[in-house]
Amino acid sequence: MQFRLTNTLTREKQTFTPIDPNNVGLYVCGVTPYDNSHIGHARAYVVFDVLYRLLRHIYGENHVTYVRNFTDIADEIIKRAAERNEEPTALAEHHIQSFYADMDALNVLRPNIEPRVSTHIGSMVEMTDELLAKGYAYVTPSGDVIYRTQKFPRFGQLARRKLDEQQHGSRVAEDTEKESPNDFVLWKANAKSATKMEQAFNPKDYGAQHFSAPGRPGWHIECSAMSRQHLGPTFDIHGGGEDLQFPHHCCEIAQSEALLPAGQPMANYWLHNGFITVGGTKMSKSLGNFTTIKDALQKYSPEAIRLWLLQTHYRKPVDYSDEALKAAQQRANRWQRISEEIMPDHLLNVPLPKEFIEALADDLNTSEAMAILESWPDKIGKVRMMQFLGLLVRAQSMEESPEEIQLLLDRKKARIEKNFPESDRLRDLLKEEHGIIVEDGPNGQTWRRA
RNA sequence: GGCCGGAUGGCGAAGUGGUAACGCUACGGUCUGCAAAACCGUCAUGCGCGGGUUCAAAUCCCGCUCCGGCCUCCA
Repeated sequence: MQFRLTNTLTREKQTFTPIDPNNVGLYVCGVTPYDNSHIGHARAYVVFDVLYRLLRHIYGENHVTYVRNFTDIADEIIKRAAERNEEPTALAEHHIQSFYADMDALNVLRPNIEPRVSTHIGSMVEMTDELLAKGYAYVTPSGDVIYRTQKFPRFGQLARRKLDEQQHGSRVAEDTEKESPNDFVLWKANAKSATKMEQAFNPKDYGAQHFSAPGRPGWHIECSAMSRQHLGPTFDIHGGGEDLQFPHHCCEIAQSEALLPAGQPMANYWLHNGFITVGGTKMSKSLGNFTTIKDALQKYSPEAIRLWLLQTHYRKPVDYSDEALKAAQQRANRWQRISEEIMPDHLLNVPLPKEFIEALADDLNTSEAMAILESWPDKIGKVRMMQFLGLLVRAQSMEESPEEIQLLLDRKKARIEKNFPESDRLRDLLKEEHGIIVEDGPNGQTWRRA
């Protein structure tokens, strides 16, 4: 079987060959936990969840290491914590738990390792120090450590940027302490920062030789340091949203590859997912046009949201609209009914159809995979595929209340007595007031939650 | 200004040379007290526009139009 992925480095679909099939490494940039996650985040993590499931299927459950970080030290967190008169660590922790709740609801598997910036300061200080020692960084008068992009000619290559053609400073004031406008911060000295942290980290405590100003790590260094620590200097796949291509991933490459022998890459394959848009415009916090995962889950089932996200190829934009979600909900409901006919333990030894895996192995063609599922002849096979895609959430069917049970009994009785006006009234009542859909089949009355 | 990407039926969406998957909606039918569900069937002579290559193009080439993204933090 061919396993191919579109590599942003080459912009081509390439055959995936792991460095070590017994230990495939996947690193995906995680969230900055300062607010509830929106469905744009959901897309990224659902997409990479499917990739993770596929890698585990191909190479074995214990032969994939999936690392996804939490940027729990960041300006946004410090700023918001100050606004709310809260401890930054408490704010971050709160939102990490919120993120977990969302991911669990969407049936996103937990990565193997979820490193946090706050527990990896040492790795970052160490890497910053190495970059200074090799002349890839410099210390400014105010104590910042800045990456010297001119020393790394390939800077921006992943995003195909020609640096002299960028519009520097067009949207943000330039930092006069930088040697070049492209240079970026590795270590942010507390003294200078607009958002001060009460307890800054002291580089000396972590053995820094070449810089000393207390402060905190810059944004980009975390992924370089944490991926190196957990996956090694060169690993298989690095993923994230397409907005991270530049500058974030370009900076990561500059940092990591400056410390590697010439020609040795940080990661062999770079994958980027497309955005969620709203009326064609990118969903983002700053535009305020976002819908949180929690809000979406109020209106649609987790299966419907996952199905909606996966019906489009991961690199294309997906527009969020109630119409689209409603359509996905309809399809998800139908699938749900099929899955309810199959006992979970009947799926244990059901193989996944070859063509289904082949579709997914063709650059994660989830649309094609879903079409195969749709036209598959037997239900067990269908449900097995749903399970693979993470679409068997099986929301715990809520227990009926005594009142509801009585209404259902009354309705059943009325219908047996052919008191149709009354049975129809109770059917409507159950639907409108209790969200219970009553249906009459060959075996009598059945019901389900809407 | 530079770079990147997108445009397929009413809606969503797959499809990188061989004559348009799949889903939602709609419509017709079976079933039903009526519904719902389920099942069967119907729905793009056409893939943003104009040229070109080819026996053959949604798919390749050239030129446009429109929309979006990145160059600030962003999944």
